[in-house]
Amino acid sequence: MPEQVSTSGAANGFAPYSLVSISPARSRRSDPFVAFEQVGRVRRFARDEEIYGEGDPADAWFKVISGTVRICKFLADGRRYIAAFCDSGECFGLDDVGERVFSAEAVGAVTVTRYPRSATERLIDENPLLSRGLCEITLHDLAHAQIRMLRLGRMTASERVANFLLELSEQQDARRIIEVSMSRGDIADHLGLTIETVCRVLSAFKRDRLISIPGLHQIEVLDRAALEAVGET
Amino acid sequence: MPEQVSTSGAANGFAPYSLVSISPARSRRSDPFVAFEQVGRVRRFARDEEIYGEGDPADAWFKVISGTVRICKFLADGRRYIAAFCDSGECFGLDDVGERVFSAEAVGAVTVTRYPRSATERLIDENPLLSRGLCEITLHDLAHAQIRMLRLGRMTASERVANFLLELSEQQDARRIIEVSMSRGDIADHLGLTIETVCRVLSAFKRDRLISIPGLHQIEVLDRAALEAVGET
DNA sequence: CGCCAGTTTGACCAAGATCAACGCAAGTGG
DNA sequence: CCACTTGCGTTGATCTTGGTCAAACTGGCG
Repeated sequence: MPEQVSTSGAANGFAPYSLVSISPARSRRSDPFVAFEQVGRVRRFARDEEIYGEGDPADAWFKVISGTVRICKFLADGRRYIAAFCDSGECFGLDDVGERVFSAEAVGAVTVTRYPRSATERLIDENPLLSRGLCEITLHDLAHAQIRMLRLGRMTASERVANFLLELSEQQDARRIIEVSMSRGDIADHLGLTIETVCRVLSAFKRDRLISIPGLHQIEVLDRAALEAVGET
Repeated sequence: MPEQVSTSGAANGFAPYSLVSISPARSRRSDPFVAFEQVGRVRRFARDEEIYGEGDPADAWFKVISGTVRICKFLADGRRYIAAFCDSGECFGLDDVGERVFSAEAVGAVTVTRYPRSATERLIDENPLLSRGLCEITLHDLAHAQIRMLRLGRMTASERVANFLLELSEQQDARRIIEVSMSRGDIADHLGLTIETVCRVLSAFKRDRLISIPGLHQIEVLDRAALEAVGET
């Protein structure tokens, strides 16, 4: 997604969110947010390690420095849903107050910065502009969540996968070759499908020359128009 | 007795006014949100009337006074997804930047207050506290969107319907008889099901004595524990 | 009373899930 | 250095849930 970061008013109704230019996902920023860096501490996690779990106290938020984090929730019988993948530059854990509703896990090796809630609130009290920035992040998350609900609620398997690939592609600056850091199982649990269906759809896209799969974790977009025809909202 | 439960988030608008007491009786002088009331204008809409449409400029946000609003999006072939229902007390239309991504329609006759963006921005500049309150509301909304994604992505038809009924019930103060203002078709498009499936599930619940259906738009919860066993996350 | 939109029910169908092999590349240890 | 394991990923056969199509029912409302 291009930097559609509304500089002036968030037409959304609130200027506040637009004062800080944070592109939703992978944002490099240099604004008032640097204030937070003073209170952040770097943490590293190994593949599949839990960063926080459901029920933990929500006493901090995080920004991904490198790697990918998955935000997920388990049902009692083991079914898993992955609400989001956070790549470097993205923030997570800002939601939920009190205790965690979802958990956060490292997809591969991950480095994050951890910002304690108490220090964050102190900074915000000193500089209300920061609150607007955090708000903007949340708004973008909400916008993404809405598109994902549409995807889950009303799209077929092929449409979901195509739409997901396009989302990944945009996040990665529309490069031809998409880096897919997560496993097929992760993708399935994010799209509300099974591993097998994700595989079959990818194979079908490959057969139809929409994509090629040079490596297990790379996907090359061969025919973007066709992919959009399938997966565009 | 806090009559304003409004826990459900419109995935789209900032539905819940959790931080704000809207009810006149309890509205506190210190509540910064009352500032908005000065700039709001009341609008009425008839059943199925469009409040705003996809692509419209997002130059205002709304609060529902009475009735129910649905926030929805259409795919090219007519499939519809309803991201949220907003009941009285809830807000919507805050989330779009620039132009509307979803549209808002009146489920039945609806009265709303419309708050222009420009005036809202001015108020926030004068009182940064407003921004912080809105941030919390947004977070609350995001939390609801995440639960809905889980519902769409990993729950069966029965689980979705049960979970939805429980959500409605909580919104309405856990009264035994739930007022269901929207049609079966609206419910289906919200839960990612068909009208027929929604009907069948409701009939099954009725047959199994989990609920009774005294009127087309009322559902009585007969066995809450059983309903929770089916639909609780 | 009869129409009409919304709802309910039934019979059948298909998208995607489940179950089961099989492939394949990256370790691991003898 | 090569068998053996292990963890993903892919593919195929079959089954199930929920969708589709069709018809009957219901409750408002003129």
